[in-house]
Amino acid sequence: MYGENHMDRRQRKTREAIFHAFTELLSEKDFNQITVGEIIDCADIGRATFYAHFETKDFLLKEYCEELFCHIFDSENNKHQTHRHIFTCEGTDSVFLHLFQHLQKNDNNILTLLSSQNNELFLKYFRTNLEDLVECHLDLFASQKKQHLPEHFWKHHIASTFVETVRWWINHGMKESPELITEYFFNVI
Amino acid sequence: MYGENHMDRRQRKTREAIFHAFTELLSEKDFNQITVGEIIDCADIGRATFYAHFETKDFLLKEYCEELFCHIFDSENNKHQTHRHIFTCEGTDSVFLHLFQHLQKNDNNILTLLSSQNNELFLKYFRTNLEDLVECHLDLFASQKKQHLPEHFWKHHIASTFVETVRWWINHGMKESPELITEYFFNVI
DNA sequence: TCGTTACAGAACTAACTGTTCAGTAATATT
DNA sequence: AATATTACTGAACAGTTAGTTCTGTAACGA
Repeated sequence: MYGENHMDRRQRKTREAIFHAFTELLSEKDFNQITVGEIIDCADIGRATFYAHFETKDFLLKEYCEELFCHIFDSENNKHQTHRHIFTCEGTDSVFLHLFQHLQKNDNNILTLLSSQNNELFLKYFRTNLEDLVECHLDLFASQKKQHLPEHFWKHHIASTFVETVRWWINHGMKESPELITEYFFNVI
Repeated sequence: MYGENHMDRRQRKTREAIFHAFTELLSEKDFNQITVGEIIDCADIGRATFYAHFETKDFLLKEYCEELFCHIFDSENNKHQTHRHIFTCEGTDSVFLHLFQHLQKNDNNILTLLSSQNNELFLKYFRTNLEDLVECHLDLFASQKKQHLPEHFWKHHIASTFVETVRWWINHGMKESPELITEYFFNVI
């Protein structure tokens, strides 16, 4: 999307400082309760600088989500076979197990955003990306699919169930192993 | 909960004016974009009056939700047998069909709150009330329930699936009949 | 009729958002 | 190495909103 690679080093540093501060604040409180002033203080940058990077706080969240899910779901990563990402459309039936394992590690602070309060926009991105993933693995669920169910409804249901399974998992302390959660997930599908 | 019956008539009128204005504004825009000033103008009351009734805008939403779901789910209504509410725990297996029918009529502006954007707190209330309802009808799903699934996970899954089914329904124009949606719902459970 | 309670409406503080601008430092270009 | 460009600082600024306070007035209950 936005090639933050061919950016001025200063820009990159500022952008990362903002993202880092934002992540930190999101782990403490709800998005709506975070002020631009706090982000600025936490990132230690000037006010005008923030607004040079992001039009508003909402745009920050938007780009934040885009970058996050780009890392996790984007099949572009397939180009380098050695670094091929585990969540791309390659058709192993443990894709979801891998997702649960990945989530447990909280590599990208996704848990923070998924738990408790947050966050409509984030959830929307998560769901959308999941629906794309499901699209690639529709064959996995073909056997379970009942008669007369619209394809889109089915897709939406699987993605929703995944999201809600993760939310249940988080809100109960993530005591279960990824394997067990995967079993739960496939049990209710 | 709050007996708005033994209230001063003035208080009742003001409270209803606020709720009415709030409903109207929620149908136009997202909760976060509604200002107290707008509510005051729309309800045609004084600023101080609003704050005499609700501590903040968030408390307004909270009480709004409580009142709404009290109407829909509260089994207290059972007292008067003639006016017994259709959504109480009486164990007919079309409870969910009735819910879908009720929703289609949008009696309580629930659709507004469920669609698109809105509204974490509202969804939380909706889900919680649904889980209680499911609790009363666990027998309905006993046959579908797979081995080794924690009760709470199962309940959460059914409630989530219901919410997401409704959301899918709304976001696709509610073209399907309540009967068909009920069929979809039971198909994926 | 009288004491109580709620409302109107205006004025006020405090906080936040988003903009502007002049000065300065880092970067790219030649 | 000199120069032009670009980004950041920091402060000042206007506009909006939240929530409070107060005085006078009208509606209510007994």
